[in-house]
Order: sequence, then C-alpha cells, then structure tokens
Amino acid sequence: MTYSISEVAKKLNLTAYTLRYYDKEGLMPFVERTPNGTRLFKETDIDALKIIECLKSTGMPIKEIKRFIDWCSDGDSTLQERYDMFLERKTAVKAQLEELNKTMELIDHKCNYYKTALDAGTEDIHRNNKIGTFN
Amino acid sequence: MTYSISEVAKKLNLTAYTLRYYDKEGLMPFVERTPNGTRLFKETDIDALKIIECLKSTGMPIKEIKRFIDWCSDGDSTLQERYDMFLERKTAVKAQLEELNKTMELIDHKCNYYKTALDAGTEDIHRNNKIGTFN
DNA sequence: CCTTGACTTAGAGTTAACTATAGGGTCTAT
DNA sequence: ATAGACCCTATAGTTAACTCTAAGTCAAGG
Repeated sequence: MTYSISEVAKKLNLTAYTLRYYDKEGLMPFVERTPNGTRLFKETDIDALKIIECLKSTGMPIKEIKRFIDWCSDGDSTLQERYDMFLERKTAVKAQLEELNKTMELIDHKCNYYKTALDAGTEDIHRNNKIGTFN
Repeated sequence: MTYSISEVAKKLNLTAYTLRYYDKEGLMPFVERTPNGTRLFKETDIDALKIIECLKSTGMPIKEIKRFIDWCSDGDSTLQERYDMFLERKTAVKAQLEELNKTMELIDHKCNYYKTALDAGTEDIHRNNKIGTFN
C-alpha cells in the first residue's frame, strides 16, 4: 500500500507544500518515486515522518532533524550520535514539561483572579494584591 | 526602585532590543519615561512582563497578547474577555502537556532502542521490529 | 482528442519575532 | 570638556518555516 503526497498530508495534518518543503530540506531521502517523478509514500515512510513530527514538536529545528536523518543513512557508525541526540531531546522535553507546568499554575491563578473579579463585577476586589494596572 | 531597560533585559533573560520591540508592538504601555525619554521600569512592570512571557510560552502570538494588554487598559468592561482568554489558554496548555507527554514516551522508546543497539554494536539487533531505514 | 485534476520543480513571497545599524542625546568620571 | 557607557528612534536586515505561483508533465474519463 502506498500513498500520494496529498493523502499523506491529510494523514499527518500537514499540507503537500510542507511535505515538499521537508523533502527539499533533505528530511525525506527515503521516499521513492514513480518513473515519472511522483512521490510514492510507504507505511514506513509515514512512520518516519511521525518521528520527524515528534522531533519538531520538541522545538528541534529542521536542520538538526536533517542531521539525524543523515546519521540514519550513515548506519551503525553514528549510533552514539543518535543516542546522544535522543538523550539531549529527553532533557529538553523534561525542561519544557517543567516550564509548562509552572505556566499552568500561573494560568490557574489568573483564572481564579478573573472568576472572582467577574463575580464581584469589578477588578477592584483584588485592589490589595494586584500587580499593577495589568493582571 | 526602578530599573533600566538593560537591567530588566538581564532579569528576564531577554535583550534590550526585544524589550523595545515589545514596547513598539504595544505590549508595555505602562512603562514610564524620564523627561528625556529613557524608560523607567517599576517592579510591577517587571511582574507584568513576566505574565507576558508566560503567555508567550504558551505559544500565544504577540498580537493576541497585545489584545489582552488593551483589555487591561479598558478596565472592568473587559473582565469577561480576559477570563475567557485565560480559560482558553488553560485548555491550550493542557493539550500541550498531553502532546509533550506523548512525545516524551516516544523519545524514551528511542533512547532504549539506541541504548540496546549501542550495546550490541549494531542496529541490526532491532531487525525485526524496525520501522524502516530510519529509526 | 481533449479536458480535468493531481502531480512535478524552481523560485518568489509571506509572516513572526527578533536583531542590528545609523545617527543622535545624556550622564558620569577623569 | 571630552571619553565612555548608557539611553533613544527609525528603519533595515535576518531567520525559520512555511506558502504560493508559474509553468509544465501525466493518466483517466467523456
């Protein structure tokens, strides 16, 4: 079973433009073509794209993802680099989770602040522990 | 106690360029100036900037943050809008946390994959449950 | 046979968020 | 009083990641 570029785009919630852009940037050297040049995506290609999306979601720039893709092409000699890369990603994601949890706390506070103000009809209810004009 | 733009930049891990850019975009209408135009940041201004940074960290674009700042200037008539905004942010952050947790799981899998491969000296150890050429 | 629709490339354009430069003002310390 | 270290504005440049257009190829249906 193979898929066209627009089918894959739909599956991954991307556009065909974006997939071609990724290809141009060297993120998909594995995708095969029909004799006349049309891209044919295999299931494994889609799985690989999901990993790419995963790396992207950690904030990894496309150029670094390409470096990883290149390492994959290079075989066993780059196992250490790839392992290190994922360890580094793990650290990054852990930090992001911590950051996001702090953010969530602040947002919860703001929700309470505004709920109370809204019930009172005025922000003046927080007069004594307001930050300033902006809250 | 007031602070100069570069002191604030250092405190918030931003550059003075960035702070001036935020100001130009209307994110800091509350910052006062000396007679000759130099910005003077109060503690409460720094607290407000922290909220701005918090919103930014949820992926909120600067133009939407400005909308919130404008609402704050408008007073009690915009309490509902501001409450709704924070509820929406809360939903967004919750989704981001879920996404990031899934990402973390995948990355953990990859770490194990590469640890095993590295110990074996070859990726072939995963021959039977490999995705494709890229893993 | 010819139109329609999906594919192709090359390259231009867009957007957000900075980031830097030029040119000028002001304050402080020698 | 002049050098150095700040500050200011206006405006230009950069970067990443798309996003789109133009011009063309190809296969299927009427």
